[in-house]
Order: sequence, then structure tokens, then C-alpha cells
Amino acid sequence: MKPTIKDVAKKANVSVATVSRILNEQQGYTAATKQKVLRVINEIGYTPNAIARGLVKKTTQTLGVLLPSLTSGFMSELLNGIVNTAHKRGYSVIICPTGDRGKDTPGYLKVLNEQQAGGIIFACEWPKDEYIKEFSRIHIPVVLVSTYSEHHQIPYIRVNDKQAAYQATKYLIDRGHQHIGLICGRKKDPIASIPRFEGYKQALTDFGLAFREENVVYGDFRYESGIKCMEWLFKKSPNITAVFAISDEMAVGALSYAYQQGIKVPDKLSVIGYDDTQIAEMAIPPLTTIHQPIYEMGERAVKMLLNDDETKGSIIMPYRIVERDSVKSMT
Amino acid sequence: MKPTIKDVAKKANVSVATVSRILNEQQGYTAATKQKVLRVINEIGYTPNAIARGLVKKTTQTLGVLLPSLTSGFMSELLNGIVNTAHKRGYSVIICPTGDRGKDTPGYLKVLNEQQAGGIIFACEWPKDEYIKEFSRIHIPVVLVSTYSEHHQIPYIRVNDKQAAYQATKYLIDRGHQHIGLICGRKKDPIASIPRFEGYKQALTDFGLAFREENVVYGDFRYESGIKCMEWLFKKSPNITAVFAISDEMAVGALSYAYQQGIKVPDKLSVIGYDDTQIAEMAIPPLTTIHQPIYEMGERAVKMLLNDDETKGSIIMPYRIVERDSVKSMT
DNA sequence: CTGAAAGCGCTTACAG
DNA sequence: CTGAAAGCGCTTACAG
Repeated sequence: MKPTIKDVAKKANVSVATVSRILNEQQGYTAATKQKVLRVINEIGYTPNAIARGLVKKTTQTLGVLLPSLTSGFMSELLNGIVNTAHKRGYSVIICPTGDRGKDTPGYLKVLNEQQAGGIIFACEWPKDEYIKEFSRIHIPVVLVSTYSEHHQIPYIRVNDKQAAYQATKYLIDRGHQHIGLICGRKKDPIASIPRFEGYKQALTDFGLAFREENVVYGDFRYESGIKCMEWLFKKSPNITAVFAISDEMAVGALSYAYQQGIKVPDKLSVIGYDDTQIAEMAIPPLTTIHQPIYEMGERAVKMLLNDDETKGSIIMPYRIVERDSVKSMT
Repeated sequence: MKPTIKDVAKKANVSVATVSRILNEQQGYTAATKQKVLRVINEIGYTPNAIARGLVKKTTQTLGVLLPSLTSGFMSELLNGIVNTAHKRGYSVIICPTGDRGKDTPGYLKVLNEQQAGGIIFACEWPKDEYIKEFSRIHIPVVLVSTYSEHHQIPYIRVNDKQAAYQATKYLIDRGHQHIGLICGRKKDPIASIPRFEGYKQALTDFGLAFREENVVYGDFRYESGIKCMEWLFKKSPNITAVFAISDEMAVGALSYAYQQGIKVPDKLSVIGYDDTQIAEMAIPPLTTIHQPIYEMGERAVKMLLNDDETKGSIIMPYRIVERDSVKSMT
């Protein structure tokens, strides 16, 4: 049988209350009794039962992370920031990949509720009203990452997507490109697609270039869709010289399509991505892209949840353009 | 206040024991009382407290996954298989990235013990005796993935690395390559480096090619090290025509180095990887590689843990060569 | 500084 | 088929 707090209390000739106080670094004991108790703990190899603790505290040192999928560089990096930060603070993280269009979100929310999770990070997914209702019902603090809520005051951490997309497009325009394609996300996706689309369009307009429907094509952020999008785009608009893909993965798909077709990048086609995940630097040629501070976003999400962040309320994170070799200057 | 089992018992005019039985689909109640209880549960929005349950059962529906890092295609895919399978069976997974040389392993083991985890998946890391002792001390079932224990009977799931490496090397030899480099992992790493090295060497020997020290170079499985390794390799052995990298990431690093130097792949240099992670197909040119069934390995790891797998004991998974465009036939 | 006792929300023999 | 009661391993007023 694993030793319990009772065992150490008995062996140390104190009450369980005292042991508990020592374990939790509260006050109410002499240095001598502390020493004695600690020695006994060591002797019998006692380890506290976090579940018992969770039962009385009605919460656990556990964070749930809801995200669409696990298999993208963005998610890996975000998770990395979250888990490392949480671990340092004594929190565990439970991963909840919600799958296609968030179909498993309700199921995972139920689990996190039952497990008495101490916080929820809700990332890269549109927070439906239904979820928000559930958040408040189960009474677990939430922070949004790379998404936000229109009608509710839930703190979020994200980049100004419209602005970043504007800058990406401007970057291409500044280098003399006049026919610029956009590989967008799902048409109605309000969190990434729409703002980035808006930024693209705005930049075009601001710099006197016409916005053309046929220069825009819609994918799903993944590599395969990047290939297909690039193919469509060339069919619809053979004269484009540059393309802005709103995820690195789709940008790499565009690179692959160009490679298959013998179209040289950046000589015949310039490509700029979004995210600055690891594949951006691994791509051939290395991909110029919008850098998002993904790791830090994960880090600050847990800090916010634990009320350990300097900033109160939502945070807009900085982005920047990382220049590599996939964009050619026409001038 | 959240409703508890007492609240539903009172409102349904039954005892908590009966509610518990219904909740756990045991027997001992009429259809009528079941219906009544279920209705009350619905009415008052009762959800069970998994923590309370965990306290009495002395275990939770939680699996811990220990792995070296989160940011590689291999780990993402493995995690994906694990989490999806676990979720279907009502288990949550806690991620434990043990960091450089597994430094956080003891810390995470402690947490999993305190949390009363129901199982542990220990992946891609050498299980030191110290960890194994801890496994049995904390009395949580363990399965090893992509690793194994020499002296202890812990079930594992992995590919026959030596054989797979042999086949990769043979694949190159079959296509007329005589000077074949090896981009290996850390020299003393017993789980991936040594067996794959052995397979490479054996194939060379079996087919009458000399093994040369200068054709072998040691990295750390990551992209950056692949670049450096390729550079060293060319310095030490300028006449190699093919290279086997024991991870896709390092293979892609080799591709990048070749690209920087204007060395055409596969015309001037053939490259074969290992893992068949997503970057293999995203690479330019698409990478020929050894496919490991990573998702399935994760899937079966959780099945084994839950005694839900057809196979008892350890499992050797099949590998296969996936031919893409990074290897040229010299004949 | 210290302890006795109640209580967290469940499950599980045991008795009927 | 059903319930009363003990107990899982902690924390926390409360009293001294």
C-alpha cells in the first residue's frame, strides 16, 4: 500500500493537519517538527495524492488545451510554449484536439469539466456561443489564443491578422509585384481567413492596384490544399507574379506545385507565407513569411490563466516579416 | 453550487448508491428508476466528478505520454494516434515533453504518480534503470514506444530499426550507389542510432562494399544538424553519391545544404530518409524514405495499456520504403 | 504551534 | 432491486 498522509502523521507523532501544513508551506509549526516530518516523508517514500487534494479544493493543477489538430508546426510550437510554461508552474496539460470543424469540442469540454481542470486554453477555433455558454456554466477560466469572441469578454492573445496580411501584401507590392494572388483559408472562417483577406484587399486598394476575384483561391491551411490552390490560381490568373499564402503550409504547397511545373521560385513566382513555423526555414527555397511569436503566445496564455502575466486583459502580439529567399524584387 | 450525486439522489427519491449504479451501468435497478434518475440528471444538469471517482478507485482515466520533444513531425503524429485512440475510450492524455536528454523525466513521473495516472507511454527515450525502478514503485502500467528495455520485461512497440536501415542502404546499393554516406544520430544513442548504424554497415558488407568511417557523420535528428552533417560529410568524403539520413528532418537538412551549394538532388546526390513524416512529402524534391506506421504505433500503445489489443506482449511493427524523387538510379 | 473533526463527491461491500 | 454507512486521502475552519 502506498503511504498516505496518515502514515507520515503517525510515524512523526503529529496530526495530519500539521503534515498538510508543512506540505503546503503554510505556517503553524516549528522548524523542529518540520524537519521531523520531512524526514519521515523521505523515509517512507510518501508522495501526496493530487486527486484527493483536487477533491477538496474543487480544482486541479491541470490545464486543458483545445485546438483543431496536432499535426501542424503551428500547433506543435504553441503546445510547446504552453506545456513548458505550465510544467514550470506545477500544472499538467491535457491535449484536446477537437478535429474537423471542432466536432469534438463539446466532448472535450465535458471531460475537462469532469476532471475539474484549472483552466482552458481555446486555440485557433471560433468560439461558438454554445461553447461560451458552457465555459461559464462549468466555471473554469478560459483564454483564447489566435481567436477571439465578438460578443463576449473573454481574454484573448493574438496577432493583428489584418494588419499583418496588409504588410505581407505591401511587401510584395513594394517589390514591384502588380499581380498578386491570395491563397486564403476557408471562405467563411472569421478568425484567420476574413481578416487576412481584408488586409490583402486593403493593401491592394491603398497602393492603387485593382482587387480581382480571380486572384483569390480558398484552401484549408494544409499543405495539400496549397498545391491545389496554386494550380487553380494559375489557371484562373496565369499572369500573377507573386502569391501570398495565409499559412506556411499552403505556401510550401505552392512551392511544390511550382517545382512540379518547373516554375522557378522566386524567379518566375514569388511566394510569401504566414506563421513562420519550422517548415518556412526548411523549405526550398527558404520561405519569406510573417513571423508570429507562437511559443510566446502559448507561454503568455498560461500566465494569463494563472494570473501571472503583467498584462491584464487581452493581448495583441507583435508580428514581423522574416525575409528569406522566396520573394524576388521586380524593380 | 454544482449539483452532486446527492442532489440527484434526493430529487429522484433514491439513494446515492442507486444513482452511482446507474451512472456506471452496473445492475441493480429497474428500468423505471433508471429512467427517473436519468431525467433528474438531465433536469438539474448533473455531471459526475471524475476526481472524486479517482479518489476511491485509486486511478484515473488519464494517460501520461513521455516524449523527448513536441516539435517534430514524428512526435506530432505519434501523439495524434495516442490522443485520438485514448479519447475514444474515455481517457485523457497529459503530455510530458522530457526535454534535452530526458532531464524532466523524473519530474513528470512524479506528477503522473501524484495524479494517479492510469497508464504511461514512454516514447523515443532510453529507459534508464532509474526510471524503470520508478515505474514499478509507482505501480502504473507502462508501454514503450520506439524504444525498448534490455534487461526488463516491459512491453514495447517498435520497428526493427536495424532491418529497416539495412533495407534503406540496400535500396541505394541496388540502384548502383557505391559511395554511401550515413547521417546518423548521436553516436551512443542505443535506441535509434546504433541499430540503424548496424543495419547500414551490414548492408554494405553483405553487398561487398567497404565500410568507411569517413562516410559516417553524427547529428541529433533535427533539421539544423542535417545541414551541418551534410557539409561535414562532403568535406570528409567528396565522392559520395548517396546518403542515408536516419531521420527525415536530417534528410531535409541534407537537401537544404545541397540546394545552397547548387548540388542537384537526385542528379548529383541521392538522399533517403527515415520515418516518413509529413515533411518527406513536402520536401523538394519529395523524399524517398522508410515509412514507419507512426499513428498506428500510438494507437496500439494505448490499446495495449488498456488491455484492448489483440496482441499480448511486445509488437514489432512493419516498415516499408516509400519511393519518391530523391534517389537516382545509377544503372 | 498543534490536533480533532468535518467534509470534498464519489464507490462499494454488506444487509435486507 | 435498494439503501445506510464506511472509506478513499486530503484540506480547513475551529478550538485550544
